[in-house]
Amino acid sequence: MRAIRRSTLKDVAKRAGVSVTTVSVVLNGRQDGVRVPETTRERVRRAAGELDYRPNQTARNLRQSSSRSIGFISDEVTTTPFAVPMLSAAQEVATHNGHLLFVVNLGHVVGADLQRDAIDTLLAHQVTGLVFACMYHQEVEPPPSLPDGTVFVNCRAKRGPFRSIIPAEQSAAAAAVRLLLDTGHRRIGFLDDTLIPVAHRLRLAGYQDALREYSVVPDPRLHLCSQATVAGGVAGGALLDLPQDVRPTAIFCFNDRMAMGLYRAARHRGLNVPGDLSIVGFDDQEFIASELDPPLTTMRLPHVEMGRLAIESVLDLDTDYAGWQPGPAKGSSVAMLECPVVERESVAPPTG
Amino acid sequence: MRAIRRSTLKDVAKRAGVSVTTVSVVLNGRQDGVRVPETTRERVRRAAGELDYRPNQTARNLRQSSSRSIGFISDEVTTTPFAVPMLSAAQEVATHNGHLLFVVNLGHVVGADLQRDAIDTLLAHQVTGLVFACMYHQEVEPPPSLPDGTVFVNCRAKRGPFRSIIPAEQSAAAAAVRLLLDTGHRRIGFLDDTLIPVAHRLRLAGYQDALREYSVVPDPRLHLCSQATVAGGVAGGALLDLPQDVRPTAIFCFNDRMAMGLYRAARHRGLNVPGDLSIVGFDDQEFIASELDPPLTTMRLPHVEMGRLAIESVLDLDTDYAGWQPGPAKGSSVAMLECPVVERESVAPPTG
DNA sequence: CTGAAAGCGCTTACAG
DNA sequence: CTGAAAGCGCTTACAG
Repeated sequence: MRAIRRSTLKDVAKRAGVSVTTVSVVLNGRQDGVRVPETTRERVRRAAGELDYRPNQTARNLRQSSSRSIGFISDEVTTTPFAVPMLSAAQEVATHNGHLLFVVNLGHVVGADLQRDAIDTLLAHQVTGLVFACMYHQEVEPPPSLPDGTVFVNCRAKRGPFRSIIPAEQSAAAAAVRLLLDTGHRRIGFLDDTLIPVAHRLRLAGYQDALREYSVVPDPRLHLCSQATVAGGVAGGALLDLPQDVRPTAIFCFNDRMAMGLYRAARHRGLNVPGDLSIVGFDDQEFIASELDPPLTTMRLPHVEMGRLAIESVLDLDTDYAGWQPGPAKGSSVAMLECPVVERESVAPPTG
Repeated sequence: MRAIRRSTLKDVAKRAGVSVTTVSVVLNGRQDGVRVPETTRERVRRAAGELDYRPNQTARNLRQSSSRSIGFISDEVTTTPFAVPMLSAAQEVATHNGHLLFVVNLGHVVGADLQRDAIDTLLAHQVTGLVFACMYHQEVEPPPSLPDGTVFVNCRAKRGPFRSIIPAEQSAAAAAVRLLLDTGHRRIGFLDDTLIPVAHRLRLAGYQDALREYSVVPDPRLHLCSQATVAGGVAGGALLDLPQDVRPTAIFCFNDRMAMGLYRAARHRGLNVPGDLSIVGFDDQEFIASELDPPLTTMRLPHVEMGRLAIESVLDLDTDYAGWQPGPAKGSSVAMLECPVVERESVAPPTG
């Protein structure tokens, strides 16, 4: 498109009657020795203004071999609404620190060579660093061409000296179930998913932790595996068909979409939420959790915090964050971010 | 992060025993005259492979004064799940054509100077072009520093020689209402929103077009303005409290979230969808439209198509697209993309 | 067929 | 206090 010739440092230098060195020093505000007197500075600034000078970032990149940009690679996170806040938080922090974000969605890119191409392209652009984000919490095999400083978000690299930022799933699940226990429930179901192995394992462990803490013996009949979808939640209605003395008075759902389905299943059975059945979800999914009737109590995934910390880590700005722990892989480290509970109206004490 | 010294053209040249010119020509596959013989080419390629050579895009950018990147600016589109498919389609087309996408979310950036900063930064990176995307269809005042070739998506620039890509709202609304008319409905309500002026005006016009086409006189009592939220949809239940002979047998909703609320309002009144009330939405919002009970018939916003065409336009690859029409502003042009109807199960013939 | 050289627009030792 | 010069890693006329 356009082919406007922008003015360069040289143009400004000529107009101000100084050398390009001086212009560069002034415009970049370098203070190593207060060398240039204010009168000269002023002259340079005026010339730059008159010529509407904008530095050519590309030239600067080449010279400094860095580009003030960060590559944000995702499996398909940018395809899903879930993690949108993560991306925008990342971008905000980047901008705030003078960096731009290249967003690359690997999507269903199959083939290691294509993945490698994408990474190579980013590297060819001299990015300061790379973020690798996943849609849902999982363990990933890091593509071989990934540089060491890469930060993984919402996933953990199976090997390599990488940093990973993940949600504290297990403690969040425990907190969810504890909320139910504190409200007086003892027969608490877990409507689970198994297709998302890491989250499944961790949330189940948290569920069991909380029960154990309250000396409640887990009843296997109350642990139902279904799919993490609305339809899967409707199918979870099977828990409500259990005999009266076994039937759960509260159900912790693997995610909000299942909770949405479970609402429907309860309604079909003439059960009132939370009067007859308390429900807690997971995700705090936008447009769902807050919009259900009644609004759903759920655990919020810390997408914003993860996106922010990821960029801060890449830029080595995370010095005030104390949560890094050594990870299983040699040289790796992990940050687990809390998932706060969002209390709404789907939990009440059990009746009778 | 990392400080690996990557090998350069010079390294490859030395290893292959040729000049950097030759290496550059071979590696870029320039064919202007089949100059370099295959044996030399092979030698160069081998050397490059052995040294794991990757071109430095930054140097190339400087030399060619273009950067094989595109700036994707949005008001807050990347903050909302609505238009995620737009972003990922844009990125896919860009990648496919050797370009990277810089994503910048203006968010609630107030102040023209900050907007200007964002645009300047992108321009400083020598982007090939700019896309300006909006969350919802509107008319925008283009920031003054925007270059002429900028493409507006899901919005229209109020002035300037820009290209804009927008959904064909009016004809889509007409199609939605026509669907209801064809099913036999005559008392068709429009649950409208007024906070989104452009879409409001266009969808209302489409609603009226369709009625007129079928010689149905619009009844002002059936046009209710509310908010484009679930709560606004619940409030739309007022339409259902109209006297029996006035009450609509079908309602066209401004968006899917309102439809979600209207489902709830209908249920509270013991009305069955679609048995007692047919409903058509707008947006085909993920996780909502398809997940309602019954699944919602709605108009799909062409986010994918808009994102794709935007990048193609910036790269002048849209030569096979014949839909550009002159726009109101001098030198501007507009592409209106169709919104296909997604038929699901919320429409049935009126009873009685 | 191949290479020497200029130059893209900056930054940064270094010299004066 | 200020400037001349080198150089970042490429591409591309141009010459041989």
